[in-house]
Amino acid sequence: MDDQLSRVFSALADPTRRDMVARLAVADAGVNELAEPYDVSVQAVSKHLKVLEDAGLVTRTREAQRRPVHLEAEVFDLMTKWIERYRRQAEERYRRLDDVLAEMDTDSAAPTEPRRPRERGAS
Amino acid sequence: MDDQLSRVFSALADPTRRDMVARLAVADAGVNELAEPYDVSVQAVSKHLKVLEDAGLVTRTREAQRRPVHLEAEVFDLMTKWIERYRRQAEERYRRLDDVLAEMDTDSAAPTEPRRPRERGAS
DNA sequence: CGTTTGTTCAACCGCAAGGTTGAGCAAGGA
DNA sequence: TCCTTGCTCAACCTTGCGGTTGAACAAACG
Repeated sequence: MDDQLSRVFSALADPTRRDMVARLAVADAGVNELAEPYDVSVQAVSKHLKVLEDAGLVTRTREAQRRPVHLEAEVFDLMTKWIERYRRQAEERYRRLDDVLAEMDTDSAAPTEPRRPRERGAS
Repeated sequence: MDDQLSRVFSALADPTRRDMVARLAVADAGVNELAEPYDVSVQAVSKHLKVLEDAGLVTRTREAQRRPVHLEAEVFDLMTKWIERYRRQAEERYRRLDDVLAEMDTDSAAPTEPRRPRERGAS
């Protein structure tokens, strides 16, 4: 497909796949086992797993005739890094805007109606 | 579409949209302005913005005839929370597995060939 | 060996995503 | 008022995704 970041985001855009990841975070599982709670065919689940695997979120090993699926947590860092980068950048802008507005406030009476309803605490 | 988490992940699965977010983290921008670096029509960019808006990643206000686009950093937290939850859970499993293996190691000679090739340092 | 169990491959279908072009609308500027 | 600028809406096309069913493969078990 595209770059890995795209593949990872795309893989997690599906609720079923996110649920699979959630369950794989608890314990490794086979395909049938994984498919059980969903109302779709085993083949569909196998496809979902392929998507997760291509994204690097999951690996499949062989153990007898089963194919246990294992979650790889490392890829998460890729996303986290991307997200944090721009979140921080955007918040930095907010902070600077605050400074500018504060300065304008001390300089003279508000010239253009500041309008900043949205608060952002480090939640 | 689906739930917000799906919309957000889906929105960021596109490289062009991620690049837009990256640029909007630096400064708000109009649609034409945003469209300039990409080799697609302005309408396509407008569509991309709609996707980002529906995901809650972006808001559009009106300022004269322009339509400045503004990045909303808050939605990032939604993703970060989801990611961190399962990443931590998976790492917790690793940690416990280490304990189990260590115990098995002290108890007696390895009974079932441990086999743990993958290292995981806090990279 | 043949059968059962677990999983994948292949072909197909319906639908949504991302792209295009052409028209329309909102707001300033001549 | 007419024109230009900035953007969105509408119709269309092509591609990819998630689902299906049917067949095939791999490994244990009788």
